Formats: sequence, C-alpha cells, structure tokens
Amino acid sequence: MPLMNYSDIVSNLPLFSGISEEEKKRLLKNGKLRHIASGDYLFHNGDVIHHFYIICTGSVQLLRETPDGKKITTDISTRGRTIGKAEILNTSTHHNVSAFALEDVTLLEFPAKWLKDAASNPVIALNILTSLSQYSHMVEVESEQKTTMSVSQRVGCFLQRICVMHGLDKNSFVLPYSKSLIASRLGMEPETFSRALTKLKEHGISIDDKKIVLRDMQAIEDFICEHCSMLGNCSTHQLLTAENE
Amino acid sequence: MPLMNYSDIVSNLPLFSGISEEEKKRLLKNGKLRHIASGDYLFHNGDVIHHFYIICTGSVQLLRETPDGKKITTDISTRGRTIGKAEILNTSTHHNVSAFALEDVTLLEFPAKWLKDAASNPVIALNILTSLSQYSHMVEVESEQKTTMSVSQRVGCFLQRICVMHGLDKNSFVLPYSKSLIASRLGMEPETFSRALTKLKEHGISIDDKKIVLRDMQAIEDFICEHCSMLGNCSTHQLLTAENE
DNA sequence: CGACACTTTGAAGACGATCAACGCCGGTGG
DNA sequence: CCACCGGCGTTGATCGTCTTCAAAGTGTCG
Repeated sequence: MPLMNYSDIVSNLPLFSGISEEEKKRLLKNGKLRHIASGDYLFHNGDVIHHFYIICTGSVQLLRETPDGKKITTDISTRGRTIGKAEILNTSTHHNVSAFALEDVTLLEFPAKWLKDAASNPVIALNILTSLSQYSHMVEVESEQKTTMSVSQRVGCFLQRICVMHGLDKNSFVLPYSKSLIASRLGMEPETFSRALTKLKEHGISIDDKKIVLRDMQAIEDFICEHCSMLGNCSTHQLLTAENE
Repeated sequence: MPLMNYSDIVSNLPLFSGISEEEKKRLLKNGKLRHIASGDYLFHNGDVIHHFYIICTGSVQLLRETPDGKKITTDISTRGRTIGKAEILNTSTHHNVSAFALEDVTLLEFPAKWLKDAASNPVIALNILTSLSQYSHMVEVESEQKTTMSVSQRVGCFLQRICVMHGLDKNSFVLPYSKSLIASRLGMEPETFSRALTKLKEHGISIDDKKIVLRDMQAIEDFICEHCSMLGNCSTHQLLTAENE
C-alpha cells in the first residue's frame, strides 16, 4: 500500500468521487484536520453527535461495551473511510458506538449537519448510498456466517478479505492488527481464534506468528464455502465487492 | 393495524415522505402494480436485477440457500418497505437473495434505474439514506447479539420488536408468522426456538401456542439486557428506532 | 381416513466459551 | 545488567449451550 500525502488522500476519497475540484474545495472548507494519539478515544458511546469524520491516516476501532465490561468490536475503519455517517443519517442525536484510535490517527472533521448538506448533491448522495449499502451487505453476510459457518471458516474468510482490502500479497503478508483485536472483530475469544488458525493450516493457509500465506486457494475455497449461501463462492464474492469500494 | 386501500398506502410511503403530491404522481407513473401469489417467488438469488419494489400488502421473506439446501432468512419485509434498494445501490447486477411471498402480495414495481433517478431528488435521497442506515444499524445490533446474548434473550428481544413494529397490544398479541419462520429469521433451529419460548415463561412473558403476552416489562428488560451494549437498554432502544420508521 | 406440515420433547453430540497455566517479549526500574 | 512486570498468545481441561437426530402429538386439507 503506497504512502500518500494529504492532498493525494483528499483527492481520492470515495465520498467525493465523481465531483468537480471546485465543489470538492468548497465542501472541504468546512473541514478541520484533527490528530488523535494512539490509545485515545475520538468519542464515546452515548456522547452527543457533533461531527462527521473522514479518516486520512491510521485506523480506528469502533466498539461497544457490555455492562460487564466486555468490549465488542463493531468495525475497524481505515484510510478513506468515514465515521458517523450512519448515526447522523439515522437521525440519532447520540453516538451508539465508541471510536478508539488504534494508532496515531489524522482525520477530517466536519459539523454533523454538513453531511446532510453534502447529501443534497446527488453525486455525493449516491456515493454515500453505495458505500452504506455495501457496508450493510457485508454486515448481513457476516451475521449469516455466524450461524452457518464454523469459527475456522469465518477466520479463513476474514484472512482473505484482509489480504484483498489492504492490497497485500497473498503469498506472504503480515496481519495488520493484533490477534486479539481480530478475534474481537470476528466476535470470538482470542483462544478460539488461536485454535482456528491452527486448524486452517490443514486447509491451504500457512501461519507463522503474524505472517500469513494463502498457499492453496482452491483448498481454502473448498474448506470455507462448504455452507456458503452466496452463489459462486462467498470469499471471491466478498473480494469483488471489496475491490469496488 | 388498520386496513388501508391502495391510495392510502401510496400516500404514506416513507420513501416519499416530505415530497409534493405532483412529484409523487410523476414518480409513480413509472410504477406498475403487481400481484404475487402466496408461495411464489418474486425473484431468485442469482437472477439479474431488473426491478425495484415497494410492498403494498402482504409480507415477503428474503432468503438465501446454502449448498446443502438449508434456507437462511435474511429479512421479512412488510407493507411500505422496499425490496432491492441495497442491491441496486450496491451496483450489483444480480440479486444476492431470493424473495418469497409468504402471503398473497401486491407491490409496486419500478425499473431498477428509476431508483437512482429518484435518488437525485435530495429529499428522497435522504429518505433512502435514513431507512438504509436504520436497517444497517439493526443488522449490526442483531449480529452483535448473536455473540453476546443467549438464544432466549434474543427471542425475547425479537418478540418485543414484533409487538412494536406491528403496532400490536403487548397485553395480548398473536405471532404474525409461523414459529419456524421466526426461528429461521433469528438464525436458530425451530427446536431451539421452541425451548427458548419455554424458558421465557420464567421471565415475564406468557406464551400459549401463538398467543403472546408481555406480562412483566421490567422482568423482561432485566432478563434480556443482562449483556446488552446499547446504553439505556437494548430493547427500548430498538423500540424507539422502530417507532421512528 | 391418511398425508403432511408444524410443533414439542427427549437424548446425544459438537462446538465454542471459560478457566487456568505457561511461554514469550518489551519495557521499567533497581 | 538483571529482575520484575504486564500484555499477548498458546495450549489443555472442563463446562454450558445450541444443533442434530429421533419420536410423538396436533392440526389442516385433500
């Protein structure tokens, strides 16, 4: 993944794809650049919603906490992705997740109402609709996988997606997050995740610490898609939709 | 729930809320009224997407099938809801679910591209964004519940939502769908659903065949929200968002 | 009446969570 | 430099929950 400077990032935001440079500039005038240190929260579940964010660098964990203190990772957002879109359009007044900086993060911050204004531009509205419906579909599929697939299958599926979404080399890449975080993101315990990785070694995936090799794609497909309801096969499908982002 | 005739239904569609009668008429000119007999499919997973639909009467089951023939219910859509929105905005060319008529169904059918045109009206775009982000949030919460809550808790939660979303009386209402269907919608086996209902009798819910009484709301809350990560409490939260629809 | 779908109940089995222990590493402080 | 600590990851053993399989009851419809 090539490093990008600020202007590269801004001019490649999916949110602004297809709109003129002037319009982009006009919209960006309302944005402020902000930095969040690794380990800090951008906002907490329950806070009043003031802003809409676009991530320029770093990754942000979206999470909720249960009354007994267990952290549920809803999503991990990275460069180019937005934060708060759904909550604002929802007409929620309060955040329903917390946002936590996994690394040092820089982001563009806009007043919440800016988003609805921006959505009155039909091109931007379509951009938002596209990304929202893609996200929605992803959540739907993952939810379905929780009931149809084994933990190992879901982990295998997720590894493939990480590989494609982050533009990594399937012949050798390093997990971009800690194993505990990935486990949490997939809704399972770290122990379970660890055991799942072990099992995947018998199905075309090599694992050495954080280094992954998707060695035998056919074997992986065969293992993962045993119960998959997406026609063709689920991981390829998800890879494709991921590439459309 | 009062019976409504066709023009009542059309003039109360959430999709068209806030737009003028003339505009509504103009948009509806491209729609055709269609009937689907109970037990027929509107379309199948994998079919090319031709249309966008708005349900006028009846309910439609959205589902996928796994290679071993098991049916996964993605959603159950009823009057006023749309079908195919996300898939079209996704820029998918093929349906990724099947749509099955649970009863005799009447719906408005529009060419798929009509939706993107309609979305160029900022008011309609916002309406779609709102409903899509609400749906997305619901799926997210349910997905989280699959990992944090027991089957009985999820069933209790769902019963409350059925009650509110269908405008039923919590002191006595009848399940609007078969138990097997609800089980499938919740991603569990009919046997498990049946046992969950039995367990709920100890927690403020009375069940007699298909007749439900939400007898002791406080006991229900206490039981369901033990591990809920939505501040306040999850079912109330969901009730409120449901009422905003 | 018989076929069939739906539901319930029981018993067995599989799977993931939980609890506990240990190894490993990076950082801190003596 | 070494000792200590805390976070992370792995492994083993046990437990609880949901699925699966089997059987039987109920209802509807031909």
